[in-house]
Amino acid sequence: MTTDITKTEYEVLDALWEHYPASANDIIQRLNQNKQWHDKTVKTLLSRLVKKQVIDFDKQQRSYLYFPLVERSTYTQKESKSLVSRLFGGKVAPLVAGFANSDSLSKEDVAELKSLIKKWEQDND
Amino acid sequence: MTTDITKTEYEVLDALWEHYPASANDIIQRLNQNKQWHDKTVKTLLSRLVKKQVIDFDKQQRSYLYFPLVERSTYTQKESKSLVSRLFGGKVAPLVAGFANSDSLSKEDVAELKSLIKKWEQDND
DNA sequence: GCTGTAGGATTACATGTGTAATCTTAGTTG
DNA sequence: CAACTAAGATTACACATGTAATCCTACAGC
Repeated sequence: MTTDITKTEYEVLDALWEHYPASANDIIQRLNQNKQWHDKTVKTLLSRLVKKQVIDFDKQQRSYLYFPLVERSTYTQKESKSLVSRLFGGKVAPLVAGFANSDSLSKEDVAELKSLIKKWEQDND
Repeated sequence: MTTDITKTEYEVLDALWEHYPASANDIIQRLNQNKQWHDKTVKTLLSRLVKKQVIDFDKQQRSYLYFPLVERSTYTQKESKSLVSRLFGGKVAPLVAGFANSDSLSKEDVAELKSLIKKWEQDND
């Protein structure tokens, strides 16, 4: 039963991945750079992530030190595949084509793509 | 106010894009190939898509003929960019790298990527 | 013409989500 | 040591979502 992470929950998780373990207040501070969430809101989201077994914590005196149970790369890969599967029948090239067709490919993107293709070809011959 | 399309709504929209205009029953039949949704459920989803102004219909005698108001390519590009923006800071290459690192790049994907990169380079020099 | 039916409209209802406020309690402070 | 406070736990509450069931009504058939 994969309970999905919502977009707001993801923001919190993102802040935790940035550096952990971290206290609720650490996370709240990091998020306040960009968002305008009430601290109670952030704590609710932390609790929900714990309940969903996406993060956990060690009890540190009165407060908790949170840490992720899921690696960022694992999560992003799962989400990417899910979207590519739903929207593009599982093939990633059409997604990239959409970027190319809407002028959303940067020079760096292209350089990086060429480099990883080269590596892929070396590994798969 | 961009009301998001949910995953179930997307399934219905996807069936409509397949061929339109289409009656509710057409859609229900197409979906029944794969899903096991009650026809009332599909009709609810059609109504919600209409309310969200994602599709519309022409009255045809007693029933309606639905058609999309949004092109598939427009939608998939928006969704792709949204995910790439949230998860990868807007750069598409890291998403592709994730596929490469999890053996999810097919030979066709690579061929297609090379081809569209070549085209991109011709257009952007 | 009256009745059944097929379509859409309306209503339902449990659970999820965004966004907090209130409650409880173990330390901190005067 | 009594009162305050800060942390997490619990509760709140409107709106969204998944998943239908019921209501209403215009035609199709007798």
